[in-house]
Amino acid sequence: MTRTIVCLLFEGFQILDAAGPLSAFEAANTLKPNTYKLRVCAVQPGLVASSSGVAMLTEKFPAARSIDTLLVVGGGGVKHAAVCKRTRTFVQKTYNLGLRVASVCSGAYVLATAGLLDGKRATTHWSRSRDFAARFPKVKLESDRIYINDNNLWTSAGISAGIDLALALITADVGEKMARQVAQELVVYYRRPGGQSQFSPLLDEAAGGRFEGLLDYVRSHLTSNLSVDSLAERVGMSPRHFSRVFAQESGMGPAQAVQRIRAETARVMLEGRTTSLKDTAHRCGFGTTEHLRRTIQRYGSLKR
DNA sequence: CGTGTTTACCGCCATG
DNA sequence: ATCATGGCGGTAAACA
Repeated sequence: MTRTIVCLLFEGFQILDAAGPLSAFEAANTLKPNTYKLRVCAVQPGLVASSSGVAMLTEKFPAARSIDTLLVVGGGGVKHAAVCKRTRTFVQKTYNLGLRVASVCSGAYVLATAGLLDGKRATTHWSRSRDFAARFPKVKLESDRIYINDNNLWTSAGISAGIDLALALITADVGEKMARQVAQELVVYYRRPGGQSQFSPLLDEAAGGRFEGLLDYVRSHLTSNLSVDSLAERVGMSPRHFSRVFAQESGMGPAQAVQRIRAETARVMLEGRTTSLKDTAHRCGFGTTEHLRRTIQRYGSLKR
């Protein structure tokens, strides 16, 4: 199933807001062809100049039904774009069809002006947060986040955070494994949901440690048998010794680390609302939805 | 939601 | 002696 990502531009947009996510989706296509179809559009089709002066070739607004995700970029020109009536109705129409609407950086102004973010959690570029909060008091602004997902609305912080947003969408659509591969391809760090470390800090410190390769294996084989015994065999240690050394390095037992990774991945997939509970449970290695529910309650919802 | 079964974890000790 | 390793058994927790 191919998902159509439509990127909405305007005069004076920030080029990296568009280019970053587009490149991420492109990388996903390289790894798995036809995952995404990419389009860029603007109120006035044709060449649209970014704030850098470099232009992108855009088409007119496509039929809302043909869209899977609408991505509104940011940039200095957002002031005009936000008050553009055609842009506003287009964004509203897309959202009202139940489609995903996302923004990068100050693109959140367009969504907020259209009223999409009222009562929703959202984020934007840090330098705009004071102004944004004053203008849109109904929006639950969380300015310290890299990106936020609230139902079908995804907002992200400044500029390069658009790439993190794209990685989150890819995680929701395809899975964490793909997102990691894309991040590797783009040579960017794969920052985890919400921008903050949702894993234990101790587990992050294990990055680069002797179990990093093992954790990579775990992250990409969530449905495999990841018991302590089998992991110990994988790294060529006795279960006892493996468990001891792992706990020493990461501050938690191996089984607990595995469960955290499973819970975190499942949470992101569920936030994307693109997979059923049952499907998510299966793909993340939980036997039952009940097990998934309990595990997320225990680890997955730990915020900062 | 209770309940039986499995699994993880950890202290202790043996080995080399 | 010190350190890395691993086996055993009990308890507590997780799982079905």
